[in-house]
Amino acid sequence: MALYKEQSLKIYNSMSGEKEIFTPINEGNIGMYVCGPTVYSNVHLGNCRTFISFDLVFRYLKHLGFKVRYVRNITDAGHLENDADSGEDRIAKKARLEQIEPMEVVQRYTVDFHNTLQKFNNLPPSIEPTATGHIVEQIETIKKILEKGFAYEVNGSVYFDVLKFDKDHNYGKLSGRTIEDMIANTRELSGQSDKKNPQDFALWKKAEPQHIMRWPSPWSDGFPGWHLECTVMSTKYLGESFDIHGGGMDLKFPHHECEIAQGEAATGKTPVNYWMHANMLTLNGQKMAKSTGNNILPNEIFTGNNPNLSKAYSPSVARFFMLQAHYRSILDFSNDALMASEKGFNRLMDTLRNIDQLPVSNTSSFSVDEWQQRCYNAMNDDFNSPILIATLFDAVKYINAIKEGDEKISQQDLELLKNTMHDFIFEVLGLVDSTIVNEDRTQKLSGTIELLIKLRAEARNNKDFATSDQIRDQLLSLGIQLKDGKEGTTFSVE
RNA sequence: GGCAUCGUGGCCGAGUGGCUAGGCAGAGCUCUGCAAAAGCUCGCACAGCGGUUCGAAUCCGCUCGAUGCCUCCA
Repeated sequence: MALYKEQSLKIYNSMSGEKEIFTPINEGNIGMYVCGPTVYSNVHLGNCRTFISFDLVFRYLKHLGFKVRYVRNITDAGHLENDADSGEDRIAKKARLEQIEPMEVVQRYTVDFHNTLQKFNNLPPSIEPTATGHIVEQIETIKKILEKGFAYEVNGSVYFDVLKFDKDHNYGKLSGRTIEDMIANTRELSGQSDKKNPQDFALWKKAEPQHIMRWPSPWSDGFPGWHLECTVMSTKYLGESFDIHGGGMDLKFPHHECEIAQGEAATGKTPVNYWMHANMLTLNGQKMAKSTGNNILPNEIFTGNNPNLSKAYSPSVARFFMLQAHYRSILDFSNDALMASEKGFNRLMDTLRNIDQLPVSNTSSFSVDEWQQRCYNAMNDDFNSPILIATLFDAVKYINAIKEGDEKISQQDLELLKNTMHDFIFEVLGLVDSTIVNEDRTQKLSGTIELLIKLRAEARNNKDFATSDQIRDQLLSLGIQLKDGKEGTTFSVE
């Protein structure tokens, strides 16, 4: 029997503002769409947090036995830097600055994006469609929206008629805004716009002569509006109504609001059942953003080459740090916090490595079943990874107590404990034990250190503490720590 | 200015109307040749002011503060 039949998953739906029991449209199958990056520069860490959050969701849904189709787009069509009718698109601008083709920009940063997410051990999505690969579909959707009367053409551009849509569809329901508020708060853009109302947004833009990324359409040579690709590609691969749509908080308005409008206008159906929004990662208390320069590149964490960091941290430590906060909370990035996470992470991994050496008893002195269910309860409660991690640390306590002889565990429960730990740490949280990444070298290293441990033990037996301490201290300065326990000495590599 | 979220012990971060979050750091103890590691014990936190309640850090109101969105951004 599939796990999802035994576990009741709740998801916080941004649309209702409440945790709701999750029920997919088709039992056992889930369609999930997440807004991907615009590939005009290196992904920064804030981007990564969002994708790690949804990787956690993807992994847990799969763990529960659902068949998940996870679609995440690549925005590679040039969109304007601002919403006025003039301005350069960001990909073209980068291309001009670096003197390369726009598609070279796209390729370069798509590769960077994939490499980086792979280091964080994110699973690739099931489908990763590009905006430029779906120009035809986007044009077809614009036609549909025009036919339904929710869009109008002006000077070769097509705009979505927000006021008309709002009359019986309630534009703003996701972000809690009303048209009246928006009108009252509109900043006049000196009136050179073709739009009927400032709230309207572009479905198709006529390209200026110097605009490089352009495609023919019934209205003009131009390019699609930014919000359109997500509507079109989610519909194409997941259907007119699908289960989960995710993205960063900053996309809630206007991007997701526009997606809802486009979808409802084109099909008359509600496109998404559960909206999920991942919160921001801040640095020095401010949002990380490419545009303000307040950001850290993932690679700078791995190398330690950033003024905010005192040392390098592995991708798994950074991932663990992020998973120690709930995805809907703002998380502030700092060197101190990362350092604390690293120590906790190492302790967790050390314990996991000791699990095979535990003494087995006839009975268990605590309930492994109950503990396992607490792990599921944490994740069932809107993917609460911090609670899950706290529960895993409870297991660390159990394991150490068993080692000390203060608790007992049966063979059967030990298997359960071990498997559950492995499932949650590696499969669900997606963490990687860095010391077992390169098995061959690790084995050679282990053999070498075991030899030194043996020599040190002999020296200690002979009361030759000068030699034994030299071995211990010099290994430590190399980042290898010896740990004397009741059943001999073990070691850990920094 | 409008909309929204948040304000928890030294730091990071969960959470529930009354019952222990967890991690890191710190103190003491056990273990150790000395350490480290590991284990055990400890700090009674919840922005401020009112209100609801038998009882609120958890619900409501106000004040202060922070952040996000309102223009491209995960």
